[in-house]
Amino acid sequence: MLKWYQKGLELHHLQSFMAVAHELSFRRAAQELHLAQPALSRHIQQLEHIVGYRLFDRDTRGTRLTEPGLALADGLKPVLAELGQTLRRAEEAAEGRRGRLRVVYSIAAISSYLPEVLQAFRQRRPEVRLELQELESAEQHAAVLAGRVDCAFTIMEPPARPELKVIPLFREQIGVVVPRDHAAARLERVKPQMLAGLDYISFPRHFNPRLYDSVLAFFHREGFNPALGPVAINRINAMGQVITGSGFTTINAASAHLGGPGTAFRPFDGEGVPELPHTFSYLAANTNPTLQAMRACVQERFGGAA
Amino acid sequence: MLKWYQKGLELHHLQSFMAVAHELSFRRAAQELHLAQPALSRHIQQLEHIVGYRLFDRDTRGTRLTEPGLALADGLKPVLAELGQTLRRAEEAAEGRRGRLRVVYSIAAISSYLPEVLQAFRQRRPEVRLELQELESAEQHAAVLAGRVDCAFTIMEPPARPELKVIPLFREQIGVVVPRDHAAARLERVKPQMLAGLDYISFPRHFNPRLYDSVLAFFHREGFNPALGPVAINRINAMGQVITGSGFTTINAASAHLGGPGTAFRPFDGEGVPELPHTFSYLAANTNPTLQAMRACVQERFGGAA
DNA sequence: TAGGCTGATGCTGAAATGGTATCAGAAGGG
DNA sequence: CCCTTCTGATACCATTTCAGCATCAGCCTA
Repeated sequence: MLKWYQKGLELHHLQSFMAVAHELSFRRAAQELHLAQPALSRHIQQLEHIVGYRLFDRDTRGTRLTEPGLALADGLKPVLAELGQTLRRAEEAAEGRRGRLRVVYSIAAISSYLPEVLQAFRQRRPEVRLELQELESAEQHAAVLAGRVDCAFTIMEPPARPELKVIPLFREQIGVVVPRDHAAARLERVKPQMLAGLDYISFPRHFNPRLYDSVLAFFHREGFNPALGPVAINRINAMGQVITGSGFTTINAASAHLGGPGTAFRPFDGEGVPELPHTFSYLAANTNPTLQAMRACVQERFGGAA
Repeated sequence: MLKWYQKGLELHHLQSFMAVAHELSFRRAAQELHLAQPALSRHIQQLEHIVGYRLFDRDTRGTRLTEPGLALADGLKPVLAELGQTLRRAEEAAEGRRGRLRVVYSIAAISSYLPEVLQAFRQRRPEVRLELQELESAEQHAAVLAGRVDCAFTIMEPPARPELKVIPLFREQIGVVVPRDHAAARLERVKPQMLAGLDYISFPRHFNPRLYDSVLAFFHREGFNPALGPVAINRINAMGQVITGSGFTTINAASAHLGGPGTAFRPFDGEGVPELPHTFSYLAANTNPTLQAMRACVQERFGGAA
């Protein structure tokens, strides 16, 4: 048995059929379709030849559906309606009012400004499905460049690639997190040397090499060379280790609350405190229409930065 | 906004689109469709022009779905599957394995042989929807001739119209129904005169004029001219009136059980006892494929009568 | 740098399509 | 009883559309 698409079945056949089935008259149906009656007759003849059975009993005094014709008309009505629905939805997706946006972000972003941005986006585009994933900054850039995701909220300057659009959001100095009862917690600002005796709970260097290096350089300039303690695979783990007394760690102010009441966050005192460059980035060639809406939300939140 | 059918959207566009969306390669998709690659390219270009947005991001190193393209592909898959389903079902309807058969019948038929025939039909064509309706014979013939129903099981010779196919099933003498305690109930066969004193519970003449007249003629030939009692609008009502002692009525043997234990059925004794001509009839021009299956069931039950 | 791949484009002959005019049969009205 | 009007089918013609071939342009790999 041949399938329909192997026999030249086309939508205009079905459309003509439905018109005749509805009007039960070739002439009226042709009129409705803005078509000459002979053309419509041929459409029906072709369709009958394609499906292999008569769709209408017709003679000089009128047109009636055959039983299989009735079955076809009944079955086709919802199918064509769903086709229309599908086209409408795809059109909405083309306009960015529906669809999918794949977002990756750093913990530093999701624990500070990102929820606010996402909420604004959801309000503006309630039908868009947000696919969210937390990744380290380096992996985020790789994912964007490979087209696996649409955009990234990172804390690392993206590689200077021409195909990558980067919107700098703001820069944020890092501070120190110590156990609540540590001496440094009693100060307004903390000089690195005051952390002497505590291990530095760092993070894997490849997560964000620039930040890693700049933190150690800052300590070095300030005459502080901490012992490297455990390497935490994310900031939450790092906080946990601070609470257990394993040492101190660094974090941006906006994410300081991750440590809870057992920890204290203080800004660093000194010259050249390392900063997190919060950025929003995406491929310039990315055609996802919802991306423009996200960019608009970001720009609304952070001023008209290009 | 123009609708799809106003812009020349056709199934081959959608089919080409789905093939490319699946293969993510114009060449492979073209191969799969047994089409040259330029033709396929044009299909996609036309479809993009019709829907008004890009479906694929394509460059010299490959093809990727855009976000609205993804939405369209996802939505189209079930729609096309349902289209195939619908065509399959209509094809089954064309083969008579599915669909609808509109049947009208007399009480005399449904209370005797018809259930057996219908059961055989249902066994042979379980997917066919039987639309059953009880009608008086004259109305049945009118309904068949007007095409409102497909076939009729009547107890009246249909009008001799060339467009009407008639299959005689069998002829069945009528008998008499009296109250259980009436004297006639004690006899094997009943001569009409023995009903003297009882009213004849008849039926509206227009239901079956030939039968009506032949019953009265039979009584007359036998020297019996009963008073005409109430006119019952169907045989079940007539039975009820017999039980209440209003008189006697006539019925075919196969339907005698309708009266229940309060009545007694006896064959008539005499010459020229009126007969019910059980017939099966339908329009010769009726194209309903399920009708042939019903005819086969009827012929199986009643021998190979033409 | 050559050859593989990607998809797009120009051209041409064949096929399909739609319109006009007409045909054939049946029904309704004067 | 004929004439008009309706039904859908058919013949023919001009136009359009379409598929395929050959080729082009860009990228990637060996």
